[in-house]
Amino acid sequence: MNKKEVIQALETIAVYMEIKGENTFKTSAYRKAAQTLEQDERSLSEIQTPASLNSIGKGTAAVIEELRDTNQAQVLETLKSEIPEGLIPLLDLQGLGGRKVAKLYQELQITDAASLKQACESRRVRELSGFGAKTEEKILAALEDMGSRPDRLPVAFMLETAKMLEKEIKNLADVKRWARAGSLRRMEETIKDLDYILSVSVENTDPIRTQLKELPYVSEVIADGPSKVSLELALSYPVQIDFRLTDDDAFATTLHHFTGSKDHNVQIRQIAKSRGERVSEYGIENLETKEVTSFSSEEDFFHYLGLYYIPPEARAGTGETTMYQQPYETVERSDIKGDLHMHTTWSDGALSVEEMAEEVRSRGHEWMAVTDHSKFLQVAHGLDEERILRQIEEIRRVNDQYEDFTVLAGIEMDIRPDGTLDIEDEVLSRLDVVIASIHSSFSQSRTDIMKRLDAALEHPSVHIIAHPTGRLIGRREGYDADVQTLLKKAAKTGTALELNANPNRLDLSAAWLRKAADTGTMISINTDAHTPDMLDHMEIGTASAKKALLQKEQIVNTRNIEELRAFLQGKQERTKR
DNA sequence: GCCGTTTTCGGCCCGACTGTTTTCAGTCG
Repeated sequence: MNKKEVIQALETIAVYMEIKGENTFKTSAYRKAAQTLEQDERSLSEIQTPASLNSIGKGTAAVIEELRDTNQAQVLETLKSEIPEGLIPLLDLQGLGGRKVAKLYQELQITDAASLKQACESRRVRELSGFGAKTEEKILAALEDMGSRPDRLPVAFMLETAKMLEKEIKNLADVKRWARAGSLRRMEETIKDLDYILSVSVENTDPIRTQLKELPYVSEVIADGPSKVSLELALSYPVQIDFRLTDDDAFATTLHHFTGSKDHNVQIRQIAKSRGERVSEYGIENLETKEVTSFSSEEDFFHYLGLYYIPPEARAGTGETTMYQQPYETVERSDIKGDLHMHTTWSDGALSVEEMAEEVRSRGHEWMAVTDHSKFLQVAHGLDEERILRQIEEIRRVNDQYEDFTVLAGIEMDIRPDGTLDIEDEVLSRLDVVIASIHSSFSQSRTDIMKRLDAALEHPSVHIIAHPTGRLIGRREGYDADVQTLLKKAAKTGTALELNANPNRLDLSAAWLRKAADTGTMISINTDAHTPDMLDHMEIGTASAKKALLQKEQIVNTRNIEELRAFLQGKQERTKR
């Protein structure tokens, strides 16, 4: 078995054990082991002794080695023979966990979704102790939904939903301050539900809870208690929203708590515990004096624990609590000085060169590049050599209107399926910025794709490779690029790789960007805007770079115009040698 | 099952809400 399969098997063991009613610490030990393997960069053969890893002991190490060497593990085979496979998906049903599923199996011989449905319909489930009529109805409803609802939704969709919702939240009475929390605040690529923390200035939360339940599109109230309201919205997909109500003293710690991630919280609590303190959403309690300290901001909270402020995006539980014992500066939105990838009416954009320049400038940037599509992309009315030359003149004309702002002439040039570039060298050399992209023949072999990318990397005029994997989050995988090799070659040739800031893309992903720090590859955060509002995606791109813990120096956008020109010039000089 | 200059046994992050009970187990985040 390879590493992925071993990780999968360990997680399966944990799930089966859950139904078997094993000690929860035992099941979580298997989960932890799977996670440890996942977070280790090495392959299975490189990890010779799994037991040497943190939180993998003698027991799980033996299982891992058994899986690796024999493709199976006795403990898993035994579990499989004891527990029907059809029970596993039942754990995904809202309100059903290991214990309840076990009870259904043991007392009603339920083995899968079909037999569960039957048992509910014949009202046998409500007879079980710990179950009741309401539980039975909920199970039936959940069975109906099963399969029709994706587990997690792409961040782009959730950002839209969040924006819609926040217009309403702003108007709520008696809310002192509020914030996004959860995986959206951490800028995960896919999001399960939305979380908001509301600081309320009243004793009785009934009126505010009533307001929440009257929000648009609410189709169901999942939970409604003094400090928590959970709703389901009927949008194009059902979306769950959790509101936490808190007083202002606990706001910062509540926000931290519900921003997570879970693993991050566990690490924070362990730190506190080692100091004789306990962290909860209400503050930090001294276990001896029982005194609870509260904080006015997350910054203060982290400082109290001897840490520097960890940005939400970086709270993954993958070592940031160690890393931020020293100061560590990731890129911030305020470091970004410009945008190198956008479209105008010359190809498939919505605004003219001049209008786009005004939009970018109004966002406080110092420079930008116009990069329309090249002629291969006919559907986008891509530019041929003759139109490029005319557009350069237009761009120079607009640029001359500004003293404090620079508009560069660029192109987003296609790399054709045969590995040739779409625009003649002579014209390319007249442009300030050349971005190379793959928009066709996604199903080519890895060798062919890499040949195409190599052609761009090695060309003296190509500065950036756009959306390097071609993926669309939740919709398509992209083409088969060898990203590790791409990162190295880009670093070697002085070519930047794009972090496409469009939330549908986020390409390269934060996971790959994190590797870019090791290879020393330059990253350009580009909005690829086709409309003015898409220019605001820079915020999202920067958050993704932050998630990867990229630093200012590695990001093209943090340069002023002189430094930017030096970078662009550098590619030509380097490849000429 | 894992882990340990407070420990080789006895802990393991913490709390809200629901639905079932009649004080709490189970689920969830």
